[in-house]
Amino acid sequence: MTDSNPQSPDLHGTGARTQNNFLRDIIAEDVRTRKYGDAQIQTRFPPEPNGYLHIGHAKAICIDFGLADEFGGKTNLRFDDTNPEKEEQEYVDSIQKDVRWLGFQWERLCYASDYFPQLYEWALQLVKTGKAYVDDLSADEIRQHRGTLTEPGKDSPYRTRSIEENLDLFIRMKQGDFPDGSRVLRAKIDMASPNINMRDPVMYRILHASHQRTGDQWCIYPMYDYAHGQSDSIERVTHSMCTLEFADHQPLYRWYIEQLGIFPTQQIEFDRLNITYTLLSKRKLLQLVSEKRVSAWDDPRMPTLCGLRRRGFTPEAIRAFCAAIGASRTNGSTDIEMLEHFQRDDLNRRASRAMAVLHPLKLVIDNYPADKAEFMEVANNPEDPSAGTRQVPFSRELYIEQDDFRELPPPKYYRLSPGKEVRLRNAYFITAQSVVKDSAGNIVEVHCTYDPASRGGNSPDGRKVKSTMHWVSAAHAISAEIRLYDKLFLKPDPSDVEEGQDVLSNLNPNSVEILTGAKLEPSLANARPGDRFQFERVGYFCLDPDSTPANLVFNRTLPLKDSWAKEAGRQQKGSK
RNA sequence: UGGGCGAUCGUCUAAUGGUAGGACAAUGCCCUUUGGAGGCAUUUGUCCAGGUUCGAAUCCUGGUCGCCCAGCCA
Repeated sequence: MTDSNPQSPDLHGTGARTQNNFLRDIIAEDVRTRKYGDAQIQTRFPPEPNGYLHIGHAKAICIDFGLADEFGGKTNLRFDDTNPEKEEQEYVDSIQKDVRWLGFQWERLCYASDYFPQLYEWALQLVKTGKAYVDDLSADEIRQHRGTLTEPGKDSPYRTRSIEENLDLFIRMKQGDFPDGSRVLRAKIDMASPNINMRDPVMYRILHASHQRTGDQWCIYPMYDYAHGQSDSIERVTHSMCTLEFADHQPLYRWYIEQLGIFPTQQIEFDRLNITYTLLSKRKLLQLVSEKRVSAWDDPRMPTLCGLRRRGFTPEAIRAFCAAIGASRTNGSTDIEMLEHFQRDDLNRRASRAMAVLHPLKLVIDNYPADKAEFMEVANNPEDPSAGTRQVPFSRELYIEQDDFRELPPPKYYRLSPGKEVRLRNAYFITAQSVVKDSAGNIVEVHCTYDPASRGGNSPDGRKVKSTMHWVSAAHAISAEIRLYDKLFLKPDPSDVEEGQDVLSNLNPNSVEILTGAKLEPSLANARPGDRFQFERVGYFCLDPDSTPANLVFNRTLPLKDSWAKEAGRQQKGSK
C-alpha cells in the first residue's frame, strides 16, 4: 500500500482490502460536494424474484450495501416483481435468506408491486399530457414497426389517437375489458431514435395473471423499464448501481423522470461478474435445475449462494472475494482460483482440523500391544491456539491413506514405503516392514514397527523424518460418506460450444464422486450440518444437511493445495 | 454496416499529466509435526499508429479488437 494507491479500510472484517473503484470515487465526490444536501446516500439491491441468487449477485450486493454503508447511507432490498408469470414467493424467501446470510441488513423491504397504484397514476398523467398512447398492434406488428439496428422504425397507425380515446382505452385495459396481448400502452417518444429503447417503448401490457403479492388486483402490469427508474425515484435512491447492459436504458429512465418531474436518481453501470468454469445466468441455472442436471438450486456444485453455502463456502470469504475483484466497466472473466483462494484463506484461519482417511489402507504396528489404546492430545487448529485441543484415540491397527504408501516409491516420494520411517501426526514414528497382498496382488495391509520413544511425534535423539501422515484408529473410527466435488463445466468459458450444441455439452461428467468407505476420527460424530472442518492434508469439508447420525455425509468444499500432486503430474508428463 | 460502452502482467484490478503498483496464478528458494499454512525472491503488462507536452496508461486524431441493444423478459 502506497500513498499513491490508497485503499479503503477493511470494512467487513474479512481481512481483505477493498480496491478503489470508480463507483466509490463518484459517491465520494457527491458526498464532498453535498450533491444531495443533508440527505444520506441511498442505494438499493433490486433482484427479480424469478430464481436464486448466485455469486454474481453477491458482487452486486457487496457494491450496493457495502458502498452505502461506507458513506453512512442505507440500502433497500427491492423486489422488481413486475412479471407475475415468472416470479414466485419461493424466490422472494430465498433471496432474503441469502442476503442476510451474506451478512447484510436492508433498511426497507420494498416491492415494485407496492408502487403499482402510483405507476398507474403516472401513466394516466402521461396519457393526459399526450406522452403515451394505446397501441392495438400485435406484438409481431410492433416488432416489425420497430425497425432494426440500422434502420429507423415506423410510427404505429394508432400513435395519433386522441387523448380522450387513449384515456378511455387505457382505463378499460386496467378494468379488464380486453384480452391478453390485444393492446399495450406505449410512451410516445421517437420511432427514429438510434437508441432502440426510445422507439416508443411499451409501458404496460395486459396480463390476466395472478401476482404473488397483488393477486388478481391487476390485469395490466408495468414493464421493467417503466417501473425501475420510478421505483428508485420513489425510494429517493441517490446512486442506482446496475450492470452494463442497462446503460442503453438510462435515457429512457431519465425521460420518464423528466416528464413526471420526480426525484432524479443517478444510475451508474458496472461490469457483470464472470468466473471461469462457471455459469452465471439465472436462465441457464434454472435449466440445470429443471432438467435435473444438478440435484437442486442448492446442489453444492451450483454457483448459487445456497449451493456455495451447502458446499461449505463462507459469507466472509465471498465478501473478501468481492472486495478483491473490485468493479470496473471492462468485460472480463475472473479466474475461479481467485474465489478458491479467499475461501481457503478464510477456512485455514477458522476451520477446526480433524483426521479423516478417504481411501483407507490398514496399517498394523507389529510391536504395539494388541490390547492397548491411548489418547493423543491434538491441536484443534494450529493456526489458532485458542481453538484448544482434543483427545484422539490411537491403537495397534490404524487406517492410513492408500496414497500414503508405495511399495515402489517414485523419486521425491517422501511418504511411507518399505524400510522408510515417517511420522504419524501427533503420534509416533513408524517404519514400514512388510505388506500383505490379496490373491489379485493388491496391497491390503501394511505392517510396520513404531518407536515408543517418539510419542507425540518427536524422537528424543533428534532424528528427522521427511513426512508426516494422518491416520485414524481402526477400532475407534467412524464411517462416513464423502462427496467430492469438482468443476461443473469442462471449459473455462462454458458457453464456448460447438455449432448447434448448448452449454450442457460442456458439463463435466465427473463433477461429483461419492466415497462411501471413508474412516474418520470419532470426534467427527458430533458434527452438525453446516459445520466446517479441515481434514488434515486432504481439504476442507462441510457436513451436509443430508447427514444423519447413522450416515454422516461430508461435502468437500475445496481440496488443500497439493504440491505433491503437482510434482507427480510433472513426473508423469516428463515420462511420456 | 445505427447507437452505447470498453481495451493496463496469463487473470482481476490500481495509478485521475510526474517512479506502471497490488491480488490471484506461475517459478525458485527458505521454513514446516499438514508436501497445508507461512516467509523471501523472480518472471510477465499500458491494443496499434501518429500528435500535444520537459514529461502520456492518462489529453487529441485516426485505426484495430471486444461487449451490449431490434421481448408485450428483467
